[in-house]
Amino acid sequence: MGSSIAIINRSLHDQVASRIRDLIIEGSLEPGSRIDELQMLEELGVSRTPFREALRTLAAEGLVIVRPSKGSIVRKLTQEDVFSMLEVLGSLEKLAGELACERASDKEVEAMVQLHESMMECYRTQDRMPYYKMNQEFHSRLAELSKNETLQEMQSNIQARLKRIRYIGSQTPESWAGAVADHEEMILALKGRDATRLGKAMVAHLKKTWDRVKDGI
Amino acid sequence: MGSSIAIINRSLHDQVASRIRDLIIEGSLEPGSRIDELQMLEELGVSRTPFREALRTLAAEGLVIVRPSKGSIVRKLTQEDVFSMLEVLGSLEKLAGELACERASDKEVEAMVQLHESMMECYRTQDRMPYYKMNQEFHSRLAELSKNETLQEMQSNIQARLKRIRYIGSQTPESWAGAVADHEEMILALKGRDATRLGKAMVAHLKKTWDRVKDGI
DNA sequence: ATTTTGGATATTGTATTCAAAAGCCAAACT
DNA sequence: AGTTTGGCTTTTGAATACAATATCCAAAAT
Repeated sequence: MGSSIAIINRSLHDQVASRIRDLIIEGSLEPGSRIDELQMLEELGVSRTPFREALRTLAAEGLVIVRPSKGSIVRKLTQEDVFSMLEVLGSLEKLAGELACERASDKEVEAMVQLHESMMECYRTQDRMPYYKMNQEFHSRLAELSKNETLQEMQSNIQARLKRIRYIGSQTPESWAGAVADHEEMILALKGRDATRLGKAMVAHLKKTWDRVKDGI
Repeated sequence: MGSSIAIINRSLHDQVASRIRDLIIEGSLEPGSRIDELQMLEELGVSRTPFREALRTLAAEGLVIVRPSKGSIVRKLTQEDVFSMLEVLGSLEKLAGELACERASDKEVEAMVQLHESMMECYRTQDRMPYYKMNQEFHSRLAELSKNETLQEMQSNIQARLKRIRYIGSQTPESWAGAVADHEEMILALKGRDATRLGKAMVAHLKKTWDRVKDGI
């Protein structure tokens, strides 16, 4: 109900922005490559006005770079970029974890535990895609439990920029096992409302993410 | 030289965005009030295309809210908004401080000390405006010393959203004195390369900022 | 008197047009 | 041969024109 109306009501600009975001994340639009307006417009079936507005918001989100008079390109992340993002994300999720321990309701904590169980099930059956999706959900939800909107916004922004890389990242069986162990620790800390412990777990988790990812950039 | 060319080369869209940003910060555009396109276009002397693009980037930056088919408004910050921003800013500047202690060169630290001295001079002569400007500079520079671009970006984004409020904030003589004492502590920690101490100083400083500001929102 | 409805007006959203800048290639020159 | 110049083509930037939506007010109905 509400949601479908909301989708219909969204301005063309927003729809276009989402479409391009998806194309970037799934890799159809290669990092560093120029975005051909003409071709894009054809595919999306819109005119230049909403399209260019969409590019502006994507630029502000850090996914795209518009070079005046020279066309837009998909932002290509260097190793330094990714490192700096993970460093900040670590700090943000640390805060998220600490605040969640203080501010989340028992019900909310229980829901996190549930989600974790589902992830474990996927791990057992080696179901990559649903695990990946739930993992995103897990981190977003933790940010929500901080009850800090700015934190959520910043986290999801960095999350979006890293999405492609993260997916590539958690590939090897060992690294997956490591990630699972990290999540186990997080859940224990959250259940015990141990802010310090959860904070540390988040930082450690993101440090490992860097180790997994750094050679693939 | 380079800078002036860069300014000339900036697209109209960017110039318009900056102009509006300034209007918001200096308070000519009241939070919560509708932005009248027609009137705005007249004042700025541009057409709707670059203007609306500018609105999109400002929206992505969180300064403006565009309500589909109902016009844009200057984002109005609630107490919760400001609290959440300062909470995140605290975490970011804590990280910035810690990293700065590790990564800044002696020369850069020396430059910070210089800046601090200038601020002290302004405090002695009770020169509000230059102190305010240098204070912004101080915090931005600390973020730079972290050598983390994402951190700088996020910090400056929150900084921009809070600018108006912060200015209102540091008004009373006592609060100013308190802020000055905080900065004294920061400089000592930085000179001593004491990451933990500087981190704590940053968090404490932003907690106090909240106390100063909260009743004025 | 209050609510509802119809339509005129104002405002916003999108497409199209026009202008300017960058890219490209071939011819002329060193 | 390699480099520079001039103009043609493509692409981008900005303004205008057109369409859709919301807002407002008055008249009619309950």
